Amino acid sequence: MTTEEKIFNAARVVFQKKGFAGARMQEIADEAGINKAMLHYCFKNKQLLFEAVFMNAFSQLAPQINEIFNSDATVFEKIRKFTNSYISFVIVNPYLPSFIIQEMNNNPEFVLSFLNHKNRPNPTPLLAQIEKEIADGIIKPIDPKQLLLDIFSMTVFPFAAKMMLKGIIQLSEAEFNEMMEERKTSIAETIINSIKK
Amino acid sequence: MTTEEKIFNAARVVFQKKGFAGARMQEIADEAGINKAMLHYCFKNKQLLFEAVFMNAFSQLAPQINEIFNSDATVFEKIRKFTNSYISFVIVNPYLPSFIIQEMNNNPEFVLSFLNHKNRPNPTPLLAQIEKEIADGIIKPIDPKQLLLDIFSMTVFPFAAKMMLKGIIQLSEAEFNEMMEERKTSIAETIINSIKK
DNA sequence: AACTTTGTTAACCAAATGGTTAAACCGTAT
DNA sequence: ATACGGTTTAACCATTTGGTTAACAAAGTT
Repeated sequence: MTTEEKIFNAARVVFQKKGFAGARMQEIADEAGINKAMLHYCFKNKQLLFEAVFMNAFSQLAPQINEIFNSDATVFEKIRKFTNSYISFVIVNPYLPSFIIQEMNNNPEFVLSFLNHKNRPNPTPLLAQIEKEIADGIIKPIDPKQLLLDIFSMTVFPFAAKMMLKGIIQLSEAEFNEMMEERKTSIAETIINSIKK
Repeated sequence: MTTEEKIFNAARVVFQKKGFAGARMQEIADEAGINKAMLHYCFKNKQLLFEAVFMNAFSQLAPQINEIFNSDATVFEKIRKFTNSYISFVIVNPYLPSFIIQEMNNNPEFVLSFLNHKNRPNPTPLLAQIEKEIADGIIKPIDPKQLLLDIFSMTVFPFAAKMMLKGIIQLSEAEFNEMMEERKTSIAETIINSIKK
């Protein structure tokens, strides 16, 4: 593993756990097992190091989503596939959702910068497809954007708010993971149940 | 307004916008229009000032939720009431959900401290009621905890991830608020649709 | 072998930041 | 008027923090 990779991985860990403002360059250096000056040698400054980590985090999620959204499957199939593969991915990268959401709220300028990202999740085709299936009488007449929001919410929220949920619903780590496994299929069933004609 | 109140309100604004680590005591003082030393005179230090703000934020949400959850309404009525009144409240306090979620993730020790809070949202009675209505054949057989999670997710997530959503689904502030108004009723319909027998 | 480029470090620096202090301010009871 | 309590401030302090420097080592290049 190159030094740059060591730094990047360490930065990922520290930033995702503490956020931009809470992360310390020294802590990243320690985590990477190198001298602090190397951080600046390799990544210039904190802001740029952070942006590298943030954009990478985002890039990991976006392509999968796009691939599913732009395939030629039916809406129901897309919903099943999305919830399943998103949850599978996030179980392995549990800090990602809260990290992205947190930093996007704290630095709204990121919204602009990721809109230009080449792999930016683009829901437009899916929204059109939903409208078509409504017209075809496959799906009940609902607002496609609301449907999309429902799917995102049910899938992403439990990971973004993990700590709070574990507190409110009294879940151990194991129980939490069990529930998420279950959700890989249950979310799709709930949604489909509510919109199929 | 007393000085203490001025400080508290300023702290609320700054902490909710920047989080604990990103907030600056000087900025809070400026926002309150007083000298920085007053912060320490009134609230001892940053940590205690933050805890006051955080606990207050939490206390605003919890009682409403409990009142609805512990009323003698049916599950369907409770779902309708909860989504409606939660969204109404949060539209006026848009930073609250992301603030609580963010700080709970960053300082997991808060989970413990709020478990002892007197008005802590306690879903146990509602979970039991759901099980009863399943047994009575009113609701399809589903996992009550998953149902609860679905409701929370659809209601809270859009506010927690507001900036990201505005980016992905391309929404103006006005459109976002319109969608949230719509959700006051649409979430309940979606959920109920999917679980009623 | 001499020289240049790249990688790495210890020591250092300036600015920012949370926190303290001692003095000034101000209403009020004596 | 004055002494006294709580309130408020300007100035100050110690530490932390992001960032720099200069020296050094390793690896090519000629």
